[in-house]
Amino acid sequence: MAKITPLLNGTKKDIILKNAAVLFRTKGYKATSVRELADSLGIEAPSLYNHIGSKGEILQDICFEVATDFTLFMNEVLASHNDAKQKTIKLLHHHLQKLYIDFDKVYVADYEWKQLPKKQLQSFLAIRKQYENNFISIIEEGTTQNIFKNLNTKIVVLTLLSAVRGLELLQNKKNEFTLQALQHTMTNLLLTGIIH
Amino acid sequence: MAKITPLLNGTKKDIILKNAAVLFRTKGYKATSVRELADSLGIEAPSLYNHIGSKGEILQDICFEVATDFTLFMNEVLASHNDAKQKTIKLLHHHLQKLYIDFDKVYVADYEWKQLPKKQLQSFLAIRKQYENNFISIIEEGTTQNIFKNLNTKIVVLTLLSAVRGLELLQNKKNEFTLQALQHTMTNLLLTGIIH
DNA sequence: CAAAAAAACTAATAATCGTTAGTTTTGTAA
DNA sequence: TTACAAAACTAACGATTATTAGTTTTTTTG
Repeated sequence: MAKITPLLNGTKKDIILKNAAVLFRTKGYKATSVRELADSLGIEAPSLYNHIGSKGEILQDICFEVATDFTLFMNEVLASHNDAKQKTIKLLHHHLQKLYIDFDKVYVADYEWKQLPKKQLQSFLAIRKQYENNFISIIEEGTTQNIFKNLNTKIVVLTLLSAVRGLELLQNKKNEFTLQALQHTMTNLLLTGIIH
Repeated sequence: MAKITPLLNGTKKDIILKNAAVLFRTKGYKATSVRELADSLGIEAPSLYNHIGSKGEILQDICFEVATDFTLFMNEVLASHNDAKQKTIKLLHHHLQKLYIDFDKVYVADYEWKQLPKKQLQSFLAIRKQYENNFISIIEEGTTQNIFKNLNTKIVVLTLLSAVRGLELLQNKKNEFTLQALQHTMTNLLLTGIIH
């Protein structure tokens, strides 16, 4: 019946990934059937396979698209001439920006990666680990330079990441908070705490 | 063949819930089959139904056990005569303690509740919402009394909860950090930040 | 030890899953 | 307008799912 009509500047696969991200986030990857995804696109399930190789490939595309973006940004930050505090702020802001703009995909990459096909799972986790290690090195740098308190750096990084990753707040309250308000409040909180 | 042998002070259902929590956390609820769960218990799948009503009931039990615990503790805190800062610390410590002691169940309650049967999903979310609102009122109290900075309280609470909920760190590093170290570092970070 | 209850088993169910094969329709370019 | 390619369709596949029915074994109780 209907046909997939790409948005401006978007290929057909982009729409599929977008719709899939919404479903995978709200229902979970395993709980989302290929038929449901096809429904959301206005086509029958088998028609999807003119555009994709498998259901797993969709998840793979989403996860690695997000991971690549974060890795690229991390490399930019590492190469910059900012101090540890500025680097940390940049990273936190980037996290929130991506989450704000592309909530579904980022959320899926953060919480549905477990369902990746085995082979890609390893490689995804390696990228993620690398990102965390880079973040840790930045915090260590800041600690050495006495910019940051002398806290356990691993716990610090995983707390920061935990805070910006799990923001389910963005599900339905996006119109309640601007990105700037979110960035300001959260960075303020994580860098200097909530106590006066 | 084998039979479910309860641990000391544990009913058979307790073991089922415990094993289910491990599987649900590592693989996800939907990706965990009843056969797998039965396997982990050393019995056949249909035998499980001598102890449970359905697969969904297991998830329900886990989620509401956790939710009830958190609600009870919240009520204790609300009834106490501590100031907003002390209340906040108590809540954060409790979150980390529960996560540390019962990681699988708490994680499942935090991230697999989407898969709850429709009816219970509503009621679970209501409990969760109530918890968040209580937390918000505590932060507001602290802000009014000028103990806390004047930040957006909703963002603050959801950042705090996000930070303590998403601690995937506890998956494999539990032997690396004591509960006390975790509580100390994270409370310090969230209350007073990472900057010197 | 015998009876009753609890909990295991085997076999089988309908439903749903992702996916393939083969065909028809639609869109595009010569 | 005709030919080719892209993308839709219907029908069906084997695999897996949670669950039930009915039976046998194990444990508990009197």
